[in-house]
Amino acid sequence: MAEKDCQNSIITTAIPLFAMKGLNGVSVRELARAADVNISMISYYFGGKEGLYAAVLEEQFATLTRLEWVDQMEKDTLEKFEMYVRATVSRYRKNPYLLRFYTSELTNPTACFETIVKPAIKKVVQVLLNTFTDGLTHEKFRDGLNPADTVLALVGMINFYFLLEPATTELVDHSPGRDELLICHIMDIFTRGILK
Amino acid sequence: MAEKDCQNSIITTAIPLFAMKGLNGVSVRELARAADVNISMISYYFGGKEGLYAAVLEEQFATLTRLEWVDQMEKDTLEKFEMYVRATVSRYRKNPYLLRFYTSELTNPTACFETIVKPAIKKVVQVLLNTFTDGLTHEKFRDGLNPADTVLALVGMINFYFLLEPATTELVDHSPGRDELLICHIMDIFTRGILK
DNA sequence: GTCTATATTGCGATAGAC
DNA sequence: GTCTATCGCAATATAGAC
Repeated sequence: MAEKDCQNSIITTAIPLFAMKGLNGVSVRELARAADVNISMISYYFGGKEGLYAAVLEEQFATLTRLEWVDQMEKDTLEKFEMYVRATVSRYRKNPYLLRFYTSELTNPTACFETIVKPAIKKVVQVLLNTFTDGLTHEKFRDGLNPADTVLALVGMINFYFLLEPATTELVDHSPGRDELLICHIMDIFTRGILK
Repeated sequence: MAEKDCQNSIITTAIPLFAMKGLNGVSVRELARAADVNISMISYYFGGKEGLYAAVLEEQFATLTRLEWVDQMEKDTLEKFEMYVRATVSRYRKNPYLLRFYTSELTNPTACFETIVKPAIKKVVQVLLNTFTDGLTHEKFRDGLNPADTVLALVGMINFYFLLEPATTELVDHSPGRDELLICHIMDIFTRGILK
């Protein structure tokens, strides 16, 4: 196997395993077997299991901080928020493992939390806070809104919907076919909740 | 040490360790040392590490399904939702580890997920769904609201606020002194979001 | 760059003394 | 009910052959 292929194959097969079982729930033997690669290759390329985990997280969180919607100057605040929600949904659909790394690091942080995860989350929240306070100066929203509470409410509505999926499949239809409805629903509640 | 004391001491010291590091992140040796108890006591009382973990989860999730607010017949739907939010906040303040077990099991499920965690979450969501559809028949809410999306939005707003704390301490004031404001803020957005 | 074989450590669980 | 000592195993990592 060519070097790049080998490295990529290891990372690709490691993603679902780490995502489902956590860093401590998978062994290097299991990772090597799943990638159909010799066990020593993991140390050779990544310096060990933790190095591989860090490489996986680096790759996963690179997408999170790419916020295409921030600089759309012609869009107003609520349109930007909707773009954030849409981007979040499509990111989770494209990559069903990202949210697991996200919340797993929040609840059982590894060394990567401080270096990769926390900065990424902070950046997203900071950008949303800036977007909201921009909107406040144009007096579109009702008085008394706390920026942090408002932004975290929106973030929570969309993220927790996906997080709860494994526990609520029997109660709630989580199929991608409903995503458009879901987005409109959340934006409806949020918009009515903060407008004058 | 008396038997009950010993068992309780093991469980009590195991809670923060399991919560922070996950089932696979702690060893029985570490648990025994922290509880100042002989290592063999964990097998003796709980049949092993997984048994102890199950006992911890059982204890943690017992509080989650105690929903005092459901049967308050004189309260209307929105008041019940507010009681749910208040109960959630006070639960997380009293027990800072519950949410970690909650989300850790959602992202990296163990054997306890199907037996303890999923039933507990389903029950809460089911009760909230019933409460909401009750409210719908009295036509208090605007048309076109999807019950599941609406309920999960409320659940997400309050839960994700606490989940994000480790990543946003520098951006957002998460002190308990702000809880009352937070609750009102979330209920404000939610209420305006769903009323006619 | 890839393999086998192995060094070393730590794990969970328990037998058996008291 | 509590202890020590230990068994058997799986873990990560790497030395050294090719």
